[in-house]
Amino acid sequence: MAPKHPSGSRGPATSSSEGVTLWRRIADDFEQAIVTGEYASGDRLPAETDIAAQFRVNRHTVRRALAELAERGIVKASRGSGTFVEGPKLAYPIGRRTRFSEIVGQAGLEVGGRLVAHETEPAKDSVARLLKIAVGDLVVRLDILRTAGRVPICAATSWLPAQTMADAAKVYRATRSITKTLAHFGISDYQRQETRITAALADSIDAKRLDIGWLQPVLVVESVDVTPAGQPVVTSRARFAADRLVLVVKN
Amino acid sequence: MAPKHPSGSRGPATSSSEGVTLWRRIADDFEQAIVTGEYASGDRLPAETDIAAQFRVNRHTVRRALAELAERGIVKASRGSGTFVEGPKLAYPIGRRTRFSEIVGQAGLEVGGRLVAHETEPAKDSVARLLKIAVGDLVVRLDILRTAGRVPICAATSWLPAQTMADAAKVYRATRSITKTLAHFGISDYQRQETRITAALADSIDAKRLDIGWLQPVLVVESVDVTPAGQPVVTSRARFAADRLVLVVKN
DNA sequence: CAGGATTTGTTCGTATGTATA
DNA sequence: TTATACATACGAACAAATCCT
Repeated sequence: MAPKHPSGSRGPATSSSEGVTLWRRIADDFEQAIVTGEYASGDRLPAETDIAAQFRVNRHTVRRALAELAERGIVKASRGSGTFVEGPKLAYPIGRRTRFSEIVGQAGLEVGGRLVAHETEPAKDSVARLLKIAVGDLVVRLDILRTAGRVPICAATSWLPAQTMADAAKVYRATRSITKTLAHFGISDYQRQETRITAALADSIDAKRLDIGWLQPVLVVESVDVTPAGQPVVTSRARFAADRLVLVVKN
Repeated sequence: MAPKHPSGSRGPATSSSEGVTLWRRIADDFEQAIVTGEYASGDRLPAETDIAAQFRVNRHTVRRALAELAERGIVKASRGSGTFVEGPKLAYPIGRRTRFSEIVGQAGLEVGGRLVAHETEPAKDSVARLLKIAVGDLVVRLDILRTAGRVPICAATSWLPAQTMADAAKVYRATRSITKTLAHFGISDYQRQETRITAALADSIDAKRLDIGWLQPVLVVESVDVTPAGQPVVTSRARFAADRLVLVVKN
């Protein structure tokens, strides 16, 4: 019943902060409280009605403030249960040598990769162009669900040229690693040529696989990996649960 | 009434494509038709019921196929009017010298930047850490709406240290450029130190400013720019309309 | 402006085949 | 083998947005 934060530590008209909208003041207030540790990861914030009473504002104003924090990934509202402080996101560096297993492994998490589907199919226009093969040449498509410490992070679709790696699916299922699969076919090193990033809403299948809400945003990362000699070896289209990680581009 | 594509060019059981699900065959079929130019940018696809009749499948199966194309940004459905072929996205390279005006200008589009709000405020924890100043030190916050050829691309919030750039808002309003604003304060060159990318759903304010639907995904790009000497000069949090561009990381 | 036709969005239900445990 | 879960596919009805007369 009693709100968690010390009474009087926050509230209406605490200081001269004119010229700032009410909701922004409330949002800033809670951000400060979260950053300073007053609320820890996973903590539940007071109910919106309680916050509204405390600040003596309409509940809508509180909702506007919480929406701001939610959009920035600081809190997350769950209908029927409350608003909770989000944990820090997994930092996913993007660079010349992007390897899922290394990134997640360095974060001290158990790496998982499950092959949920695979198919040998003729290359469509976009895949053929990226792999520098002819349209219609056979490619192996691997649909992989990657997890970090039991939490699904990314649903990825990878295409490899079937001419040189016909049973890539079998090898991946055994090794559970793209890097090891490529190594099996004699490709001991490769690097990222280009990465294209956009965002979309999760479709029903990805939402279920990633265990996220059905209209949650996903980061769509399209990439091409090449050998040191510049030969394309795999192109991928990965959908990341946007609320679980942040892509980091170092310069 | 007559479907646009030549009768017989697509339909059920056109060839030996066993082992592939119905919806994927339909999706591939339409992707091919779009890639080959049978449907141009902005064209409307036949109604779902018409496609279903043509392929002799249930409407759900068609919807599954179109959902696949929509998730990949190839088409976009609008309730009540139809499903339309999307135009190519603006490629937005991310690198050491990321400048909005240069990127958009090189694409042959007119660059726009409108200061929609500004405030001098004490730095919160996150901003202070990025700018390497003390919490509570004054910073200038600029809310900028950037457009490319009349189309809103990005809603950005930038923070600059007020100690050295107190009237940055006035200067920006005159120059309509962050680069020129920094130059006015003697910073002739700067470069991107780090870029963090995640995705979220647009809040009501950003949705209105970006002229996108209220629950559409936005790419959230947080960045820090520094002088060649390493002194942070501006940190930004930009929300991009994800359906209008793709971020490109070259390696 | 009204109202009907069109079109996509949503939610029930049913059935089948296939991996997985 | 059984049981469970999942993906595919079909059917019917309704809701909601848009377009057109």
